[in-house]
Order: sequence, then structure tokens, then C-alpha cells
Amino acid sequence: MDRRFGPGEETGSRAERQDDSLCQVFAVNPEKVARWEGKLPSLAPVAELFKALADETRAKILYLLAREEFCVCDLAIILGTTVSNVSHHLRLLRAQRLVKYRREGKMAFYSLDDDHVLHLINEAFDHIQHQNQ
Amino acid sequence: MDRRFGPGEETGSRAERQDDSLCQVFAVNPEKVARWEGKLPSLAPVAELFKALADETRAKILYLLAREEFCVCDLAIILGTTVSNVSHHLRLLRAQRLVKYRREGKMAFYSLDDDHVLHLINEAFDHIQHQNQ
DNA sequence: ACCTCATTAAAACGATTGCTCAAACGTTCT
DNA sequence: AGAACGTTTGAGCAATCGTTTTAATGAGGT
Repeated sequence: MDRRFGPGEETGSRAERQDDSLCQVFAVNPEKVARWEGKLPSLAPVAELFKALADETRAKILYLLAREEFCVCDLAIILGTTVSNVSHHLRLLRAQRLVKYRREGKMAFYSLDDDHVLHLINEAFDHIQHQNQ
Repeated sequence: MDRRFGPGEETGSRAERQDDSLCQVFAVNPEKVARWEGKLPSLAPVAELFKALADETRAKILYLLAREEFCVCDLAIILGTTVSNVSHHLRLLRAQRLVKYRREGKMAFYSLDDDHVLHLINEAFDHIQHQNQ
């Protein structure tokens, strides 16, 4: 149903309409569209990385881990939630290589994996400050 | 400084247990916990900003708008989705002050609001490249 | 006044997310 | 061996999100 571009490469913009397509299928600025269509890189990994940062609990975890290392239990207390919940979030952050952990006996001490995250959070802060003035 | 609390030195930690609460209520490293408890800044705005970036469609929109301005219709074609969908996402991005728009007759041309976003996306790219090596 | 079309808003649906509960796992004791 | 403890995992549920559908707004053109 929703056929993207017309069959014949839409020389003029919406001049040649056919069958039952909607008007919005035709470009307003065809050459600009043609320049980009199909040339977009996959931004899925970027989106997934941001998804890992897009939660206040996880943001707080990263904020804390940026300063010292913590075990799961202490994170749960500071954040006022359950150990299970923290562990779930840590798993997600681990999957995105944002945090790493070190085992010592039965305990697991988490810390930031690298400093990229810090930059990201700081830039986010900058943006928010900039938008509140 | 970084004293690794050995197993024997839980002076104040779970000593003060009352009734029959769960073990997870008591800190493993109480002084570290006390140092942070209640002192965490609200990271909700940060999380919300990242939420706006945490979607591939929106990431692509920002990627495109970082290079030239587009009207809603053309964005929809390039992204292979509907105008309504794009408009929906643009509204969200607008709420986070990530994009701005300019009306010209009946059309609306969108562009990035500032360069913070660009930095954020670029840093995200860096992190992903760094993690794939 | 009409009509057309780009854009926005509203409602409704399926998919995903965050949290809690309960159980399982691995380690360190007795 | 057993128990105790920190951590991890999976199921279930409510809430949120992304998308589509449909209707509404608003700005030209005739």
C-alpha cells in the first residue's frame, strides 16, 4: 500500500500521480530527497546507546560510578530501590559497555567502563543549562 | 584511602538490624552510602533529553537536520514513514529544544536548534566505534 | 466564498520498558 | 554437607512509547 517513491523516478515533483497513493508520497524538494534517500547510515546502535542513558535510575547509577566504584547492594540503598532492580539496570549498562565490574568474593564492584559516558552526560547537562536561560 | 572493608570490620553496617527486614536494607559500606544518600542531583532532565535521542527515527531526523533543513514531507519520504509519524517525533524534539522550525507559506522547514546535539551524536558514534574494536 | 494540500492534533492499537516478586546461582563461611 | 549472603535471572504486571488511522487546523490559489 504505502509505496514510497513512484515507479518512474518522479521527475517532476507531484505532477504524475497515479493509482491510490497519498499525496505525501511525493517530494516537495525532489533533488534534496534523492540526495539522501537510501544513503542514511544505520543509527540503531546510536539509538540503543542513548536508550541506555534514557532513564533516571541508570543516569544516577552512572553519575555515582563516575565518582567511585560501588557494589550492587550499596547502589540499591542510595537509589532507594531494590537490589534486583539495580542489577537489571546494570546488566543493560553492561550490554552497552558503559560499565564494567570486578568480582571480589561474592560481591561485584561496578565502575565506569570508559570516559565517553562522562562526556555524554556532561554535554547533556550543558544543553539543559543552555536551554534554561 | 580506598579502604577495602574486610569481612571482619562491619562495625556499623548490619549490626543495627531491627525486626526482620531484608538483608539488602543494610549497607555493605555504610560510610560510602551515607556520603551519597540523599545528595544525588535530579537527573530527570538529563534522562528526558536522552530519551529524545533514544529512537532511531529521531536520531535519523537529527542526523539529517544537522546537514540541511527539511520540510516534514521530505523527511517522511527519506525515512520511509508517514508524515504524521515524523510530525509526532518533531514535536517531541521541539519540546526538548533540539530542533526549531521556520514557516514559509504552508510549509514548515526544520533545522537543528543548536550544536549540542551534534556533539552528543558524535560522542555516541565515538563510543560505538571504540566498543567495536 | 470555495477547494486543495502541508501540517498538526487526537485517539487507538501493539510493542517495549521499568519494576516487583520469587527463585536460582556462586561464594564463603560453619 | 549445610546455611547465609550478594548477586543474577526470569515471569508477571502496569505504564510508557512508537506507529497508524482519522480528524482538524491553517495557509495559498481559483
